[in-house]
Amino acid sequence: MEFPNTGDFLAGRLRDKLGHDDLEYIESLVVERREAETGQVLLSRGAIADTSTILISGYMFRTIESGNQRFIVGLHVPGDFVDLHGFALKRLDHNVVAAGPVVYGVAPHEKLREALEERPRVARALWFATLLDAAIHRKWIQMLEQLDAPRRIAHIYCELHRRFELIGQANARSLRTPFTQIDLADMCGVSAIHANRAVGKLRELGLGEIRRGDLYTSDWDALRKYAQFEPDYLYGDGPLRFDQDWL
Amino acid sequence: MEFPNTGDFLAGRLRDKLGHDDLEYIESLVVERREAETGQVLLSRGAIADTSTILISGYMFRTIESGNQRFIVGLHVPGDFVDLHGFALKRLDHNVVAAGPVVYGVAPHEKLREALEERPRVARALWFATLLDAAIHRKWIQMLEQLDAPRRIAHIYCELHRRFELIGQANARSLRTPFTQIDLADMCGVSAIHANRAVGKLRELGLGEIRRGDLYTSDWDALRKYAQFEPDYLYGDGPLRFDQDWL
DNA sequence: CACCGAAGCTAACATGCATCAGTAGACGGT
DNA sequence: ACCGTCTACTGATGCATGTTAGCTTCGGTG
Repeated sequence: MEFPNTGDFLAGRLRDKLGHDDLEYIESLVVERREAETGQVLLSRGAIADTSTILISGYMFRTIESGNQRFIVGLHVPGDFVDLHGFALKRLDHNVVAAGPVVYGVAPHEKLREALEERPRVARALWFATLLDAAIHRKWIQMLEQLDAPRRIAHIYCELHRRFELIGQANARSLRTPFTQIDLADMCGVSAIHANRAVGKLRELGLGEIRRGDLYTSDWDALRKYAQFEPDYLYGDGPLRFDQDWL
Repeated sequence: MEFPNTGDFLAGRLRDKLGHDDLEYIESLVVERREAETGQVLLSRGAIADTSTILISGYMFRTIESGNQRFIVGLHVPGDFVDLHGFALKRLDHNVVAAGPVVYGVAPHEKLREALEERPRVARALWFATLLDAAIHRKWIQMLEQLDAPRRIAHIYCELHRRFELIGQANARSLRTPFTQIDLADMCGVSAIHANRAVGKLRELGLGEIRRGDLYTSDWDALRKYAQFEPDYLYGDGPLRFDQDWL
């Protein structure tokens, strides 16, 4: 079967959890490969979609608009399905926006429906992906309840770094993103000015230098400790695992 | 088939979305009815469960512990499955705690597994329930990013009121809960002292009176407006719906 | 090179919230 | 009736964050 060259990222998190045939099957769901620029709204709240989107390269935001303000409620990295729930929820409660230049794949709901019916293991893998999103949401809630602005920013970078590790894309001394300080502010629920102060504090503490979204650090462990980052909730290796038998 | 008398609450949110036979089937998954007292931990982070829990009456918290602090990252009302994800994730990333006296039903994973395989509509309904949880999580993230403490408390009560409406249990002038001000503080990410001041502010503004967790108000609309509460994300009636055909 | 807009940055002041200290009332146990 | 504990409540003070205003740096473009 033909499918676009989507590289290694497709089904990133699921890669080592599924067999080769299931992975290939998932790749075959993607019928088209597209690109988008910074700020482009790929999915609008309330719109009906008949396709789902898988991120191939770059970052995407989940955003909720309220008043004239934008709130970022989630982040996605390559390999993530960004709107599996749109399949069941029909109309989404939020937007999905390109955080920078992105490449993404498109999977028709029709094919997904087929997959759910005929491939129970694939169906479970997709369900697992949505559960993982929910676990990340819960961590963000706790992060917002517990941490001050500098720690929130540090936590977000630590999370991203771990998520890249899990798809084999982490860098030892840096993490490159297209985020502006305004983006960071909208993730942390603080003003852009305060996000700037928070970035300055991380620099001042010697924990990391954030320049145009890119984080440079010589000591991820120190940053993780400062942010009280505990990666369990990402369900990689470690005490929290998902049920391999079930999957 | 015998099943415990679980009353009208079982599968509360799904009640009018599924056929009678599917509902009865879901009820048959519950093999035992139990009770618990305030503060009892029903599910601990990291523990392995071979059953899932459905809340029949009362409230439950999802909590994450960090340091010696407790953070409440989610709420549940009667009819909610509180740990469907425990089925796939094996070990949970958080605790589930009785917020007051509760009655709950127990469904063995074995029976759930059977349901997923043999009843696609039931499987989708359960998936939908977890997606709804995620949508509520996203709203909480936005709420924490956008609102100050008094509005957060107002928003939480508005959400609960709407969720009770959706299972036919709302009261026009009040909402009874067992929440202490400490509980409210742990949901809002503020100190107990500040939660007290926030409660005082709602009273002062004439929007509502909170006494021992019970909210009394003469004007839900004013409270909703103050909290900027938009119920779409709960996927009841209105612009956001889930896909009836799919379900 | 000159210009422009977007992003990053700084200062000064106002508000939200944390913290510490303490009081008062409700409740259960003895 | 007494005691201890938990919850609700209050005031004073300091830190975290918002707001307003203005400035600088950088990358792209004419």
